[in-house]
This record gives sequence, structure tokens and C-alpha cells, in this order.
Amino acid sequence: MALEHAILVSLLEKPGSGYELARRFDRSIGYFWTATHQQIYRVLARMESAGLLAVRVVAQQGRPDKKEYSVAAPGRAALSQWLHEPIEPESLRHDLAVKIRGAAFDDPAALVREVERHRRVHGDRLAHYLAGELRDFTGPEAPAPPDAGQELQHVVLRGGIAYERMTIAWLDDVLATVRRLGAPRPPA
Amino acid sequence: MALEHAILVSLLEKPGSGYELARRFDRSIGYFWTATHQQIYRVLARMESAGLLAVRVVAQQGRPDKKEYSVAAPGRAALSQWLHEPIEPESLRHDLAVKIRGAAFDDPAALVREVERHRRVHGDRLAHYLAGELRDFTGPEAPAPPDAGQELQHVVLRGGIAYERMTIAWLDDVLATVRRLGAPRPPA
DNA sequence: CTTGTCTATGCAACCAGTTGCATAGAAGGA
DNA sequence: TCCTTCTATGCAACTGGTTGCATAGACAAG
Repeated sequence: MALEHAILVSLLEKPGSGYELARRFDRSIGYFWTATHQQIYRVLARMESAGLLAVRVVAQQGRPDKKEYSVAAPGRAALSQWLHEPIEPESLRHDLAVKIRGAAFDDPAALVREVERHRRVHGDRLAHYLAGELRDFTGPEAPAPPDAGQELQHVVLRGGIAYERMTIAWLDDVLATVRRLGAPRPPA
Repeated sequence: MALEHAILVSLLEKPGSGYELARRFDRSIGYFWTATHQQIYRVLARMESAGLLAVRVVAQQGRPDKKEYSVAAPGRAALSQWLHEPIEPESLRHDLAVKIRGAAFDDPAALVREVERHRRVHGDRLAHYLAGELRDFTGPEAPAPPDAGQELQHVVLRGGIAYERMTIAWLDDVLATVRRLGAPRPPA
């Protein structure tokens, strides 16, 4: 149930509506946890009825009303408790690796195209992360000195950057390996 | 539904029972895809009734009978089709990152213990992968020259090794950052 | 004036994966 | 002798997450 906790952290950083949370999950929080708006709305409703969140309906001009959520005391306590519990170090779930091993039984040209496509996506993500790092942390516009929250956000972002760099290097390794092999077997 | 395809690849590499598959998913395949035995049995039953797999009951001495599954022609075709379809480049799902950002609102000492624990687990995994690489690919016992399937298995394993190394380096970065911050705020 | 995009919220159905439990014979150690 | 572990299979209930669909006003482009 890490989505609940991700929402608590995000709302502690700044209260907001389900829609705003969904956009944050397309950006900074989404670097390490994704969620669709439907799921966010559902979890928000559950958390609110459980007393973890407080809601305030905010009227806006030129736009629909929004429900602004913020963390209530029990929500903060629930987060604190979770932070003190150990969690499972998670494992990879990489379907591309399944495809790579599957290429031993099929046409490797299709794999090359697919790996190249993934490489491009990861390259774009890396560029996006680096731009965000420059904007929020290392550029001239960044706040100095940063507070603890910003330092922690930055180290998480550095993790995303390291992940993308590692992935890109690995995909290059995969491409070199597959190209070296040529055509192992005809297509099924 | 990548579990289906992971099973197809694994059974193409070598036919086996649900129990044997479950053990493979604790080892090599599990480097990038995990599954419990319950799920494997359920998916195997579904795939068999869909005609993707063939079963053969094998009597054993001193042990229960087992159902040995192998890939039927429609299964091979289904795998081939999937290999030619593009898949979504997947994103991280890292609950530890949620905890790190949450530490801005709580006691950072708990975070330090948790990160150290994760670091140990990833260190163990790295050692395990490296031992496997030596045993199967780079050591004196390894088959030379390797065939295409082995080359591909090796490049996937190199991905796991790169992932663990990257993760360990990042966790060290996290530890250094958190320790530098001291105690940002009192516990909730 | 119509089409499309943006803000904003939500229901319903489905699917994948986890957790808990159950069975059962063989082997090995306390 | 009993307890645990290993091999081997499976059901049932639940939870977390995805997909498809729906509504509705504001605004901008064509």
C-alpha cells in the first residue's frame, strides 16, 4: 500500500486536489511511483473516510471546484508508523529481460528495434531528469541553501538519474551483444 | 501478462514442472521477474487449457509424481507474436524513495537503519549474481564457446549486476546525504 | 459553430499478484 | 517417536492496479 504513503508524503509537502496529485505523479513523485487518476481518487476517498486526510472544497473562477486534501493528525501518525517499519527491498520486474532471453528462440531483428526504442525512451527520461535537476537543485535559479526536504528530493532524483544512466549503458550492452550474435535461429 | 511469456521462455530453455519453475523463479528468471508457486500453478493450468503447453505426468521414485510441462506449437507462436509487439518501457516502483522523501517529516535515524538494511540485501544479491556469473559464464567451468542463448542469459545477468551496483552506490549517496542533514525535525 | 483540449471528479469491470491455508509421502535429525 | 524440511500440487479470498467509460463547464483554434 505504498500509494497511500506516497500520497501522504506528497500532501505533506503541499496540500492539493486529486487532479493535482495525478499531475505530480506524472512528474516528481512519478520518478519512482506511478498512479492513474482513477486510482488516486479512489485511494483519496478511502483515506478521507478513514480520517487520514482532511478535505476542503475550494471554489475557483473559470474552473470546476476542487477538493483540496491535506494530511490530518492520524494520517501523519500512520505515515510515521510506516516509516518505522521495515519494508521488503523490491526486485526488478523487467519484461524486456524476458524478451531478451526469448530472442534466443526467435528473430533477433525485432529485439534490436525494441531495444533501440527503449533506449530512446530512457534517453528522453534522463534528459528530463537532468533538466529538472538543473531547474530545481543545481542551476542558478535553485534555492540556496536548500532545506532538508529539498536535499532528500534531490537525492531521490539522483537515484532516478543513476537508474536511467545505468539502464542506457545496459541497453547498449544488449544491442552490442545481439548484433554480434547475428541470426541465431529462424522465426518460429 | 509477462508471466506467461516468462514461463514460455523458461520452458523453451528447458521443460519442467510447476515446482521446478517456481525454483527457477527464485534463481535466474527471478533476477528480473518474481512469481510465487501459487501463481505459477494457476497460470500453467490456464495456459495448458488454452493449448499453449503440453503436459506429461512423470512418475518418480521417492517423490510425488510431477507434471512436466513443455511448450506446444501455439505457445511458441504466442511467444513469437509477443516478441514482435512493442511493450511499455517500465518505470521504477521504489517504495524506499517514498520513505526517503517522507524522512523530511520524521525521524531520520529510522531511515538510516532501513537504508543500511537495504544496502546489505543489495550487497548480498550482487555477490550472488557475481558468483552465478563466474559459475556459468566467466569461470573455468563455463562452456566455451557459449551459444546464443547463453550469451543472452549472460547479458541479462550483466543487467542485474549493473542494477545492483548502481543501487548500492545510490544507497551510499542516500546515507551520506541523510547523515549530513542530522535531525531536520522531531518525530511526529 | 464546432471540435478539441484542459480542469476536475468519479463508477464499474476486470486482471494480476499476494496471502493464507491444505494435502501428502519421503527423508533426516532431535 | 516426533518434528521439521523437501518435493509436489492446489483452492479461496483478498488487494492493488489497469482499462474503459462518463460527466461537465471553460476556453481556444479552426
